[in-house]
Amino acid sequence: MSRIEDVAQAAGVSIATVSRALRGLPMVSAGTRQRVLLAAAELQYVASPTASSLASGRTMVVGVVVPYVTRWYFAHLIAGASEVLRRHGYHVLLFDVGGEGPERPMLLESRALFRRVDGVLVLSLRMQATERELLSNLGVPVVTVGVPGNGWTCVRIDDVAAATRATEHLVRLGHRDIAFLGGEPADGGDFPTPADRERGFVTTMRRHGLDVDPAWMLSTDWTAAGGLAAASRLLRGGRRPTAVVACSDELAIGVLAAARSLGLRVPQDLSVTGIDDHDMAAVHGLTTVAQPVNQQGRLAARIMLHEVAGKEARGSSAGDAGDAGDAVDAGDAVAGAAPGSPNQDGVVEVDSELVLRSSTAPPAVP
Amino acid sequence: MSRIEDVAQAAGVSIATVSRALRGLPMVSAGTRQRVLLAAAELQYVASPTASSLASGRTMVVGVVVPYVTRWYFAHLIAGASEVLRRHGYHVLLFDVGGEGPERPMLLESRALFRRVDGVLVLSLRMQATERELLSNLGVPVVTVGVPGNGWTCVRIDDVAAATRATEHLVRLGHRDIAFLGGEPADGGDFPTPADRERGFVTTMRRHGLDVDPAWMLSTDWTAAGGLAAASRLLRGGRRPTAVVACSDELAIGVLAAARSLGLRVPQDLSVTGIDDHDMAAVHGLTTVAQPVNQQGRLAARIMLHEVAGKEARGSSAGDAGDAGDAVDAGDAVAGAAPGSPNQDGVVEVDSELVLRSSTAPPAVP
DNA sequence: CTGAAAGCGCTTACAG
DNA sequence: CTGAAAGCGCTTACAG
Repeated sequence: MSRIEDVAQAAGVSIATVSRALRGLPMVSAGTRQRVLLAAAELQYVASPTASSLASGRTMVVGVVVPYVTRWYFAHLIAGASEVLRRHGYHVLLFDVGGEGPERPMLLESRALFRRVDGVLVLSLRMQATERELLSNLGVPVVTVGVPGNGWTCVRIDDVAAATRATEHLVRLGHRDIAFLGGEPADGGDFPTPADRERGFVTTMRRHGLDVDPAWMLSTDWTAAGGLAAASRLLRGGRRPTAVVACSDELAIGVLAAARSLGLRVPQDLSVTGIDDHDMAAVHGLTTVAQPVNQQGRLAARIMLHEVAGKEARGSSAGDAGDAGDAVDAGDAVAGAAPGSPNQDGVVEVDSELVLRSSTAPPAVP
Repeated sequence: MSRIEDVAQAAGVSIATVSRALRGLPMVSAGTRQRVLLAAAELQYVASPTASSLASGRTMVVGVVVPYVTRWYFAHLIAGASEVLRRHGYHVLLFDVGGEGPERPMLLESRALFRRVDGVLVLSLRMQATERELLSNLGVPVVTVGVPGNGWTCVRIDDVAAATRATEHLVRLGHRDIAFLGGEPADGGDFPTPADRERGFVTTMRRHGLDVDPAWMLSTDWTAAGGLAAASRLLRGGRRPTAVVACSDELAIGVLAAARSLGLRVPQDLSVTGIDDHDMAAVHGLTTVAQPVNQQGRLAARIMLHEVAGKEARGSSAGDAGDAGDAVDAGDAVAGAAPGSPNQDGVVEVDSELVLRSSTAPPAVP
């Protein structure tokens, strides 16, 4: 466990020079740098991150906050963000708050994040007002996936458009009796996805002059089991829809299972669409609206890196928390073009696209 | 962003006393503690983790290394470990190395982990010898799930027993023509799961005097898509097995899809078993050998905490890396009974159990 | 029970 | 281009 002083001694220079040489700063002669590098390698020296952080004020750590690690969507966001962050020398501090709603057991607290990270990535998490405030007061950039507002940059798909695509597809195939299976109570809070997808469905139906039967508007948790249960109820009813727009592939896979167990053939007796393009969607032949989840994670991470760099360049000295509020703009001005281009609300939208498989077909002629 | 000195001033005591009072150390009078707590609350003081770490030598961070975050098994391990760690005040530094094999792109390097964590959790990762050595030289406890050896404590199920359970079940139902779908080339390296499961299958078949047809021993990556592809080949063959033992539920779900697409009924024409009890297993009616994945993550984390505590109590002073080699034993001696009881190889085994659903039945009478 | 002081191992102006 | 020194914000013996 050699310290910087050991390296300095071995190389015959001061610790300041070692520090500069090892971090690749200019203002070090080639010869000196060479000697320092050699000495460091021989001593297997690695700078103490804790000491560097204390002295420099940056941690090289980004906090990643998620409601779940175990769900497909979140795992893929994490993977995407993590890869970009690691590639740029940043570490990932994972906060799994273990639940969706704002009244979940584990809340964000300042002792967890404060001075521990250079930035925070919030992934599709519905938060309490106090949590949002806490994040804003942290003094570091915050970037989200799926949570617009609060002055933070947000990466997301157009959820209205995604649901519209699925619905349009079914309508064009000739379906008129279409049910909707939503992901959860669309409470319209700071996480607009459920409400947006519902709106996309309803608006599209109305535009085509089709009825939206309240009894066919279902919602459940975002799981295949939930989809199975809800669809079983729906499909056992006397009058049956000929198609179901499910708000996620996991829900859709539940619908497929329900259909199978009731002896309904897909797509002959029932068409089903999902949203996501889950790993298992192809195996189930599921027609779905694919969204680039990994890419959204990567993009959010890149924007984060950009904002951190911008904040740094703006010249907060160590210990000065700076102001995260305008990190986006400042970042743009200081460190080149931002990746993706946020609109005036700070939202960067990525595209979703319909993927045709075997779970959809024209309705049977009655 | 108040510092400890602000609190000291406000409370009219020294910074040493603030430090003690806030951390709940004894040797602080009730009145003083009261005043300090009040002052700290008013100033919204939170100690700088970076400064604490530098001074104390502990980071309150545990590194969690995984080949993937996106797969069911790993996500659930992470979730379990993370919850225990967080509940005990530890943070989770996530290292997604992005691949299974020892020749994956992202290797563990000392600059990533060195002095950055108080311990490392390695989750079912096949490593290079240099990586294992690196971890051992880190000077902090290492606990694994699924990777025995190296002097580290390892949590796992008995994979031989798991595969045996599935095979026994099918044999008892009367199957004699059983195929095996393994997870990957069983290379017998430091990650014994694939080879163990294969052994459980083969041994059980032989014990019952049943043939193991090499053409029916398949393997692929651990995905449903891989299972679908492999099973499609298998089931199109002239002579068909009446049952398939798949090494994971995702593989098994792929087999189910293959059967469906070939018009084979499950379980009438083909019985299928998995291993895991994946979230989607129930929805697919899959008979499987359930393993408690979340619990393995939790257990590994608890053992880790225990070893960290033991190491601490053994009295390494700040900066002294201590010796992780005997952390297990020392932990036991110092900090009470260890959670779970490692055998002489340092392995803690948790139980798996057969879960009967609708994907298995006696073979059709020819 | 409390405080003064050393020290953790770096980075960063400031001089030169 | 290089070094001496201050400082980052805590914790921890050591005295008292």
